[in-house]
Amino acid sequence: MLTKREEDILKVIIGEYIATAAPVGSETIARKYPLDISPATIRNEMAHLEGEGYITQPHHSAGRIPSEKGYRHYVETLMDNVELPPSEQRLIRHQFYQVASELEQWLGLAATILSQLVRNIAMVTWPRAVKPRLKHLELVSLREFHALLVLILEEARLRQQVITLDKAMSQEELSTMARRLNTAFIGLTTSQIKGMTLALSPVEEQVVAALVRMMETEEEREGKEPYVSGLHYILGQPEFASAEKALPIMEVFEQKNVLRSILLPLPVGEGLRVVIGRENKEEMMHHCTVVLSCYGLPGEISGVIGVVGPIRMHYERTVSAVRFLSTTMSELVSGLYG
Amino acid sequence: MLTKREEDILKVIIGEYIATAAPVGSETIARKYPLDISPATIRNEMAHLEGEGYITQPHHSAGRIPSEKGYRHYVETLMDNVELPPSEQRLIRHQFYQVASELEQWLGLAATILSQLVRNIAMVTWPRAVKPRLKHLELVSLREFHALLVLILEEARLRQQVITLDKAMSQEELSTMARRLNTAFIGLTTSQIKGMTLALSPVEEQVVAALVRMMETEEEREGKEPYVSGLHYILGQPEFASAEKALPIMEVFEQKNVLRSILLPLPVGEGLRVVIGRENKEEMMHHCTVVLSCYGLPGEISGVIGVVGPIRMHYERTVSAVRFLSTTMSELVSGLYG
DNA sequence: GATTAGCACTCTCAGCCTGAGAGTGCTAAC
DNA sequence: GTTAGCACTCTCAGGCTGAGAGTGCTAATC
Repeated sequence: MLTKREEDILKVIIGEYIATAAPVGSETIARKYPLDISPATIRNEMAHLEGEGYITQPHHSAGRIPSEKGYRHYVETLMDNVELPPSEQRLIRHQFYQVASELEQWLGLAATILSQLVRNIAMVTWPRAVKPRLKHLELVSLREFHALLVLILEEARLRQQVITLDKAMSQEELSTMARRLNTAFIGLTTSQIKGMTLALSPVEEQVVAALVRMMETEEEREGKEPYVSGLHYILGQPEFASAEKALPIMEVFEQKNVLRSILLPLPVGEGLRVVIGRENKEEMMHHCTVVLSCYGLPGEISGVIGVVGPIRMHYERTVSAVRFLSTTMSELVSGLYG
Repeated sequence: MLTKREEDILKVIIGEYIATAAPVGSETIARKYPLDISPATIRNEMAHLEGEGYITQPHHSAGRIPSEKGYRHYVETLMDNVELPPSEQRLIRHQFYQVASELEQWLGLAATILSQLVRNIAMVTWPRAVKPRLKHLELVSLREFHALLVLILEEARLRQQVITLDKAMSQEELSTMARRLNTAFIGLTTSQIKGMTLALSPVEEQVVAALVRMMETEEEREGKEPYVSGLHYILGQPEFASAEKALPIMEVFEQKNVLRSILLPLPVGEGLRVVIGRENKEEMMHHCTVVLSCYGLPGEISGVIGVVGPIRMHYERTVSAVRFLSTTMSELVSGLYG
């Protein structure tokens, strides 16, 4: 258990270290912050904080830096949960209203804005319905035996695939077939479509098979690749100044499956989660902190928005930025599908 | 004008420097390569090569490194224009046949394969028709006053947008409208659609306005963002080992408009172009070489595929890899739209 | 006249040393 | 419980040094 004064000192150490990236000494604390105690007393307190594991020394007789336990305590109890300044909020909202009302645009914009706000890597996944449902299908003739099968799923997701048919079909015939299938399948999930018994011609069988396959891969894969922005910020951080330190992070963001494993563990609907250093499952992220939040309509459609940065990141700002953009995205999404 | 022997020496210097990233001395050349001349003679020749500007010394009494002029001469006349080994060619073709016949998949795959082949950044743009032509449009009812307008353009490009209507429309009414507009507009370019005089209801006017706007932005912007792969390779190169050197490159690849200005200058249909160091218009790319090639169907649909790496890159391999993937992509694209 | 051995000279780089600076822990006094 | 004083520790930048690599010049050789 920490005393009030120890918590004050811990908070100062973390704030100072986040700002300067240099170990913090007792003298600095006494000089810069009005705690009205001498450096010697601070040293005694720091010795205790170190004993409890909240701070460490990079080497003997250097200043102190926060440990992961220290950051965790900071995030959970010490940190002020401020909101983004109203002026910034207005500016951001304005930017969203300036682009076309398209989910795609919003996602890209959200990633860009967030990364600029926190000067770290930002990522935004596509929002997904719990199960894809067919809203509409379309068949377009490409040439004799080839057609383009276009699926429109709930939440305005589009999928297309070129399919080869056993029989030559005119656009007229394809349109008729599409109408028939639309009537039968509209609003259904994959399993419901598979469960239906319908009298189908051989060509129709082919189309339905392709349709089911597309919807199944849609269920499997976690939608399209997430939007990532601000990769270069990682190179500006002193802890990743040498390329070999930054390389693993870059690799994570190029291997989309690894990226997914970072984003996935967040339970749908959970508000906001901060994963610090070695709390990350992915080993390559052990030198990073990830701040994640769900957005969307709970229970219906939801995606994840988040930030990746060094463990020494500006937590207050990052948390407030992620929180604000997550609620903004929720509003936008519910405006589209609510 | 260079003598045969000087060209031999230049070629050796470039080959050695590409392999080791260290200045090349006369002793090394004499020892490693069977030119049957003594280090002293090589020194004399090198003095001449330096006088002509093909090589330089990083500092007095160090070995020589190629200048940009040296690389240019190498690329144009000295380099062996080998093909990718047949075994690799087969392997690559195989990978393309394993994924779904979708342009989107191919582009991503091409970028990934190319970056792995050359261990540098690879990029692939979407292939574009000279002018977008409407192939099919579809209207899907979302709720009372909102509909999803889906455009299918030539080369199977899909565009969608949510539009707000002045009048409530059922799916039935929307489908009728879509059929009418399809008959009128099929196969037309934006300007042709705008030029048509058709008796339209106010709601139809609205839809056509949205349609024209979407097709115009399609003309303006250079399609979707290019696929980029292998960003992390830049961090592995000794010339970009410190983060500050790598940072500008990363920024280029995050500012899509800058990226476009790198890809744009390639005239449609031009085979292959190598842009070395300061030959790049973009100042941030002055420490890089860019290898670009067009792919697609000349005059109809074409995109750009290319590689970005340090000036000291393996030119033979890069050129052959870009060339091979460019022809492979051309084959795939012509299979889809030929 | 082209080529080469010999040699003095130049420059970098890793390793070592050193003193300044920052910070600590301990002790004793307040 | 708090604090001044002090000896001690560790890092870091800067300077020095010797080894190593490579050059250009000169004079001898083919």
